[in-house]
Amino acid sequence: MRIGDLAARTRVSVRALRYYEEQGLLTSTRSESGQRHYGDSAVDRVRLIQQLYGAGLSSRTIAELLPCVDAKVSTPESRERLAVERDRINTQIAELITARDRLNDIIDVASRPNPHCNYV
Amino acid sequence: MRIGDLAARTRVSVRALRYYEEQGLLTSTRSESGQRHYGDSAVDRVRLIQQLYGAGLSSRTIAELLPCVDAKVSTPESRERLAVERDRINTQIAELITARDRLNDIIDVASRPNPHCNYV
DNA sequence: GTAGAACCTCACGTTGACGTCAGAGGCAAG
DNA sequence: CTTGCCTCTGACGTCAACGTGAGGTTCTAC
Repeated sequence: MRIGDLAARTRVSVRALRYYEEQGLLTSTRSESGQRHYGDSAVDRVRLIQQLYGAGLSSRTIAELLPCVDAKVSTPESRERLAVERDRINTQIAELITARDRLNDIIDVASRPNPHCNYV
Repeated sequence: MRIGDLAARTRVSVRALRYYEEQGLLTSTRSESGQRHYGDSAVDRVRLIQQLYGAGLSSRTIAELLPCVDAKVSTPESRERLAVERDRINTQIAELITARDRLNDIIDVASRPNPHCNYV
């Protein structure tokens, strides 16, 4: 498939897909005229990239870790790196939960009729 | 206390504190000579700001919601806004969890001795 | 064979939350 | 009263993940 099709299937912009390739996250074969072509597996690859971006990984980090996914092997350094990122995500999840609870408290307090207004 | 003390107590840079004030998130009294002074409550205020930033809220959004915290009241719009942000955080937590699980899968696969290498 | 959509490569623009530097004034200690 | 650290206000720099043309080629449908 061509880049527009991949963009449509993944709901990722054409520009972003070219950017991923530029960053070494996504590869494509080129036609005689230079147009990019992708296999079906590219859809999953893009989804994975999106997930990792969503988890706060930078393209540089993703680029370093994708070989582990592709080759299904890892060096001690990359394992360390993966674990570090996982821990960072866990920390971030915990922070988000406290932030959400904090926000809920705010909602509760702000929604409750103000006690100062009672019996006035 | 002065801005340097607040920065030290909150581990937030002086520049960031001035930025928060510029964005209307943090207030200070000024000395005769123009230097900022803060009460002890500023420490908690900064922590709250940091939490909300950490949860992905923009300074504009935080600026709109802080009055609810201060006045402990809310308009229907601000309640709606708070709920929207909370839901966004919940979504983000869910995404992070799937991303973390995905990362764990990658770690598992990459850490397991490669089957292709068995008996070779 | 031609219109129009899709594609290509530069290359500059955008946004948010600060970092950083310049130049000038303020404050406590000795 | 001076030394040295703290603070002030601009104002430009940064960084990542793209957005957005410009200007030109290629593919597809009729």
